[in-house]
Amino acid sequence: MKINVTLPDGSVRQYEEGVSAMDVARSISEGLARNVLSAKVNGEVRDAGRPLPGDCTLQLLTWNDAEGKATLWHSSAHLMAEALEALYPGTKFGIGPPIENGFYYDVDFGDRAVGEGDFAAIEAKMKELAAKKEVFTRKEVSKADAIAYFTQKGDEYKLELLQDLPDGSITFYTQGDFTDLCRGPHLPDTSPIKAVKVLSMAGAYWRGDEKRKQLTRLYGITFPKQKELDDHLALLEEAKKRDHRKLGKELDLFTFSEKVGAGLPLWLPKGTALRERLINFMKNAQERDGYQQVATPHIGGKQLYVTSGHWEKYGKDSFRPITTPQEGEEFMLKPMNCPHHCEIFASRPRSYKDLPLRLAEFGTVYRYEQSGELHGLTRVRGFTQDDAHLFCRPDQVKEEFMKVIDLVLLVFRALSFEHYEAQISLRDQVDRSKYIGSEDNWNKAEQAIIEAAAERGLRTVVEYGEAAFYGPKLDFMVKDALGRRWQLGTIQVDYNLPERFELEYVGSDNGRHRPVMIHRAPFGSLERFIAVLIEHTAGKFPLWLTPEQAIVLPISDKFVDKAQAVTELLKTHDIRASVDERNEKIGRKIRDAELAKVPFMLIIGEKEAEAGTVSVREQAHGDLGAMTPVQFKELVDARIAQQMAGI
RNA sequence: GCCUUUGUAGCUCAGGGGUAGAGCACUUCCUUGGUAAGGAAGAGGUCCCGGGUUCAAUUCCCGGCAAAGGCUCCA
Repeated sequence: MKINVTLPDGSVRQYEEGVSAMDVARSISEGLARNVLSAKVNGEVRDAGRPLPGDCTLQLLTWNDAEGKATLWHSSAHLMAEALEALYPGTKFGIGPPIENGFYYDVDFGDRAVGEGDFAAIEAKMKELAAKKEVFTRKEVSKADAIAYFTQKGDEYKLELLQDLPDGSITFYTQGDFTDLCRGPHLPDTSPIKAVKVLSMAGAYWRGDEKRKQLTRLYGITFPKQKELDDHLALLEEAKKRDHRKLGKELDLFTFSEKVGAGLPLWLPKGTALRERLINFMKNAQERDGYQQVATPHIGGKQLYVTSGHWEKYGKDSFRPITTPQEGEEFMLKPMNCPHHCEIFASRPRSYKDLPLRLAEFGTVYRYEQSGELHGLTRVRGFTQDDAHLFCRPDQVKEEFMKVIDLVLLVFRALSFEHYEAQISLRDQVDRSKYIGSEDNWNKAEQAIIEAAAERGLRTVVEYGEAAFYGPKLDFMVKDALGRRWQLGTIQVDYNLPERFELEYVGSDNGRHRPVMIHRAPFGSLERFIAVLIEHTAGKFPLWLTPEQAIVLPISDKFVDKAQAVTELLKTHDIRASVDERNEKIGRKIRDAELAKVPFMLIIGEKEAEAGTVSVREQAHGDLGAMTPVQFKELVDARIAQQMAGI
């Protein structure tokens, strides 16, 4: 019997029945065979060594495929487990999956203390075992046999996992002396695992349940080549250098105070200047798009949130209400701006001619976050959203969406986030019971989002069941300079709040209609956005945004007056500049300005004082030569225009 | 919130049962130097906070608080 195997390029090859993906690879080339880690057969990832099931489509997976990497890392998790069992007999094993960058294994060392000091030994053992070219053997076992095996081994975690598995679908994988309950797939053998690093360890609850025992989670990563491991470690090192918490301190952007409280950032003058510039940028863009700024207080009556439904849903996990001393009235710190904005909408009768009504506010909101979850500026308890609510007719949703998409893309371009994608979150395809709003409106809105995204040429993924109960949404993800993904802006349709606040407008038919509300925040929150921006740019902000564009460096005390005069001149030309008046040598001043990432250094000595020029040095680039302050201003303008080209 | 680790000068960190150190930053003086660290002197600490053990605690123990890495959660 022959079988037909269809390869990704569409070609069909014939093989004897029982042929494996690896055999197919070898028939194409030995080099390819050496690189095959696993195979996708009819869309399912399987061991490369397993016989093909018959006529099928086949994609050979290598290190260049995400699934190939996952296979290598999954097998590496088993390899680490084998090493741990060899080094620490009696260790019990939870689960050990591959993850985005590497893998982990949750283990129970019992009373044994294993720490970071033991990583080197674990790595050495893993390399030793990998070099033995141990073969991964797949075996189907009955549930009874599987239970017997782990009972004898005394591994209660695996026994618990087995309970949930139906008989007949259970497979074991064995390499060397280690056998694990596993669905697979795995590498043919351990030899592709060449470079090994155990990265970190942390506690993790068994099955993510905080009431259950905490296991030790060991994170690791492996590569087929040492060079790739070195590169990866260098990337981690670079990420550490760019950590916004570290750079925020070094660049004097923000700080935290124990007295003020955890998760409550204090913005320093330079950081505030940065914020203000982002805010103005957004305000200008929004003004062009017909938004109107509003301002609302930081607190709101508890009843407001009872009406909005947030009290019921989040009240108990939120900051407690504050009360007035005499009357005992309850107020909440506002966790969002929308209820306030709904009341502005409701403050007077609205006509369909008024719509869309776009109310924008840089509103600072307060949300209780668990103490363990706070993290720099990316997870805080008080933050400012570039919030706006668009009240519109159902037929306006699509157009409004497109305009908001344009606004988000404008932000990405202005801040050179070149890689981004969007996620469209729609209703669960089957269960529609949990959603509020009419079937008709949902269909319209979902369709509107899909079409708007398509018309703007967005790269999107559609996720069913990810919509909020009150409406579908579109979230933007950017990739930063190190390839890390961050979720930033969001656009959400909301049928719930107009309903709860009984918002209405009078239509052309003179009847009352319910508006649709769109929440949107292109930055998301300023705090989070700035954190991402810091890490993306390594603290070297675009010229239009940076707090200090130029620093004037007098060669000696004699030229301080001249330097100050130049600085004043630059300031009148809207260039943000200051003077380094310290009694230091020029080399020192340059070094400090370089480290502070000030884009331009203007050096003034005898030559320049006489010629009425400044010598311009660009950060990280070097000397640009002498020019007049006005010429420098033109240079800055040209650079900004260049950065903002096409915006 | 839970687990592990950490908390010493503005910053980065060393030290250790007898109330403390380095480098950088800061102040003053010398130096007036041309594209990535000039020299000297000085000032600066409730050793996170509160209890306990001890003749004596910054050090050991307990409890808080904060930070880091995870887990769980996120309008």
